Amino acid sequence: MDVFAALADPVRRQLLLRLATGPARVVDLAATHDISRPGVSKHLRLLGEAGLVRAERRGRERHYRLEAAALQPVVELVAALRGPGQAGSRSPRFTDQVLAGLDLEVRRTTAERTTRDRGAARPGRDTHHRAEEDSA
Amino acid sequence: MDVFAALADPVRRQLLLRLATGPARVVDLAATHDISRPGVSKHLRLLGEAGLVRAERRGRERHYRLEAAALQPVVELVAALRGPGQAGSRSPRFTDQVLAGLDLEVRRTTAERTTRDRGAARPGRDTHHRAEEDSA
DNA sequence: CGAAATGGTAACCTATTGGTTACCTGTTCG
DNA sequence: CGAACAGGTAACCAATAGGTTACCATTTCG
Repeated sequence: MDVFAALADPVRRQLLLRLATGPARVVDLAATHDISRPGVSKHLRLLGEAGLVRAERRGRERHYRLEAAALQPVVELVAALRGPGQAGSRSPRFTDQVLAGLDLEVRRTTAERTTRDRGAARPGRDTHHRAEEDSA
Repeated sequence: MDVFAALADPVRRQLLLRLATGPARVVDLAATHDISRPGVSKHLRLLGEAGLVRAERRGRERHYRLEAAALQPVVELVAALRGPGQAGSRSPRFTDQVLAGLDLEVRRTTAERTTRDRGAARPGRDTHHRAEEDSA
């Protein structure tokens, strides 16, 4: 099962969100998600096939943990659909950390230049993200 | 049908990628995607339910166009799973246009600062933005 | 007008999903 | 040891998805 199909089920999305807060066992997941234990087991198997989850054996228990790197195809698709004309749509894309870094960097440096140039450096339009109503 | 389920089908993803290059009619989509016309119609109806697509009547034709804004829940989920501790998952998110702008902006202004601080570095015309091989 | 083109819907069929219960294996520990 | 716990798998079942063909409505245009 590919990552898109894996994300299509609401129960699996809930499981992933739960795992985003830290590893968990099957019984824990079953207890908090109103589904039988074999049901959870099956979902975890599918998530494992999609690479979204990894199991770590510890004694008789099995600790499942999230593998966020497997979300890459989703990020790429979204990028391709959101910005068809310009930037990339191919290859890795930016992570949120990088985004935050860019944002900070731009705000700081544009502020510097604005102060230095006294208004000559196109002030306001910087990080105000919108662009959905593009070309038309 | 929610947006996640809508993206689960490979044919629908192909249709969306096609629509990302511009509006298209049902017959056009059917011609290039090895599926019957009613099949395309059904997929488009589901995509419409998910808000990912909008139809515009023009005579007896119907032009379907992509609605990228409907991808928001996907972006939010990915953000929540990727960076539970750090960045966002809140608010609109960045578009590729903005990303390209940020990239350019940072490179230019950091080059300026470097030039200003250290003396002789590369001149500011580095507009060759790339950022593909980072993050992992 | 009437034929052709666009495209939506209905009816139908098969494969897949998502859930269950029942059962089995392996591990811990009183 | 043996009971209890963790968890995977098999068998089964109802519902849904995705595809098709057939049919219908609307619009264009010779």
